[in-house]
Amino acid sequence: MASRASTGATPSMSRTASGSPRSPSLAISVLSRSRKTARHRCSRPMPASGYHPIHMADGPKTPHPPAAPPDTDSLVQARRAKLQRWRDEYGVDPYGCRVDGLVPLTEARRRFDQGAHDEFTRSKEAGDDPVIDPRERALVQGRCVQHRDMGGMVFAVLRDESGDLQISIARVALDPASFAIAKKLDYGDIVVVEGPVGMTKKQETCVWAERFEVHCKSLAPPPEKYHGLTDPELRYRRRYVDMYANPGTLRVLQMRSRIVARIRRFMEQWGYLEVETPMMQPVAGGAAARPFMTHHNALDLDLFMRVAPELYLKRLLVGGMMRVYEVSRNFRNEGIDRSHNPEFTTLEAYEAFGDCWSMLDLTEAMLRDLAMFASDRTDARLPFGKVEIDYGQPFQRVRYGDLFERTLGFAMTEFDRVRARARELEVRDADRLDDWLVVNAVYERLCETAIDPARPTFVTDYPSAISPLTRPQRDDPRLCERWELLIGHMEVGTAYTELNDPDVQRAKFTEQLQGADEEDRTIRTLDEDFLDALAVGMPPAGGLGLGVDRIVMLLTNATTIRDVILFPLLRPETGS
RNA sequence: GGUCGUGUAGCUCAGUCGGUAGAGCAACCGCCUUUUAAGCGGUAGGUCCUGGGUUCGAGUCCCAGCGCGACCA
Repeated sequence: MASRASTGATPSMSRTASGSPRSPSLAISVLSRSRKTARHRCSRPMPASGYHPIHMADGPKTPHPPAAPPDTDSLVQARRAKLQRWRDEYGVDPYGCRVDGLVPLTEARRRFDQGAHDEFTRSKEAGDDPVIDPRERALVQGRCVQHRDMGGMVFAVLRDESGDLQISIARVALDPASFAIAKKLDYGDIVVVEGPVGMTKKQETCVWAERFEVHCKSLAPPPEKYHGLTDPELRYRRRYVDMYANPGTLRVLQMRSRIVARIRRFMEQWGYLEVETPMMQPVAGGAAARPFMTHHNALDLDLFMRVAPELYLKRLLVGGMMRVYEVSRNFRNEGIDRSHNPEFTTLEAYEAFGDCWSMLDLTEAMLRDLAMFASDRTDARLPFGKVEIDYGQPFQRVRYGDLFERTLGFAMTEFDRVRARARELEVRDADRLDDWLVVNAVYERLCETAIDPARPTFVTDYPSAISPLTRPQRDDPRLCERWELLIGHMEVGTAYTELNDPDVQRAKFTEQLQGADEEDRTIRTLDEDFLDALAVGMPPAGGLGLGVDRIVMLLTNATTIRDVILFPLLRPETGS
């Protein structure tokens, strides 16, 4: 194994990262380099083992990485051959290292100055010696997404998190090795470039490369240069490729992160405390959904992945917290479609001494804030599919019963007519279901789609019979204090005035369990600890649940939930 | 769960009536100092999703299955 001293003594130490012995500023011993030099050179302090990744051309051989399995794919073989050639002929390490002082490509583009460019051009054409170059410089990195070799000049487009920028590489501006590598650059390679920010004769802003280094050789065959990936399955399966090949993908995923950060800021401003409650629960509660099961070996204990954080958040109200929220990853062992992924994110919030109406105000204010944030404009109008949704106007409110009557033409309490309509709609078990369940089956089939997708709408005053965990209204116990928010034909959120009478809660839980079928009974048990907590005493409260993924869909105009989840669940690939 | 569509080179896609497997991009070799999905010349690249069937002959027609998508439930 090469020691630090012996490595440092080899002649190759004066080579640069790009393998050039001609660049004078690089003839600096690794052992004596200054901080300032280190910033721009591939010369990170060596680990004690003395392995230095750059100097591989001659001298004691540093260990090569273990041989990769043989490739059957000629495209990969071609890239591997190129990689080997760069190592052997130019002595470069195409897997780079730390680089300080990088600026985003958009920042480099911003540094272009027409006056400086003109002055430089004049000076050059006048043959000044030395040529006056007042242009600003930039040190950038990016993945190569276009590459045009014109012979003595190479143009490439780099892409980073911020955007795209062309780099222009002239033979005369670089050492021969770096230029040779630049000519052979592949789509997908990651490079570092430094030089003045200028413009080409074709009026394209660019960095004129005076330093050019490959910091990561991409071995994988790239997607089609112009179309990128289009097969939906491939786009999700190879998300990291789609992210650079289709800029819109990265933009949406960045936006998701910013939206969640904005939600946290908003909640904090409204006086809410963020908490983290168990994701693995002995009893799966808080929602009627099939949970995933897992097992703790040391305790020999079956556990459920949470379907909702509700029962833990309420315990915190019992304990004395007044306003809590959680950005909660939930897991439901159910189907997958355009708006359902097995794991998904909700915002759940509980406010002591609030009710569903205080949560309504919070929700409307939050969505308006998020829409303003997500929109470049100031009017909080955002496109979603075929419609444009205006979050700036007061959200529509409609009572469940009114919406039913308006859509069906008769009152939901005319149960015989409702049941007849259910039969026409071929609702399963239409003859055996409880009156209110039939009402809700018809409601879900016809009423939700009747709501204008372009107008955010709160549906309020749900029937108590289909809302077992919600406080009934005092003047009409058949209805309860609950709403659902629908936007773009999606259920975005729901809120309740929570039950806090422990005896009523126990009765409702028990009733719910009795209604459960065989399979449900094996996963659901009474959460005695939660009922104990209610017996200690929970203040009256409003509770809220919002679908974060769906909100991100709305704000980024994404048509499927998979577009806003970084790594949506996919069936593992079969075969080889 | 149902209906319809779809699956061909690494990627994006053609493939007629059932008769030798095609193009562009990417790759490899060559040329080019101002390109914008660069261009030009040459080379190479295939389990036509899988399995059965019909046929002298199947990418193509039939059946079943799998994946993906859209609509419906």
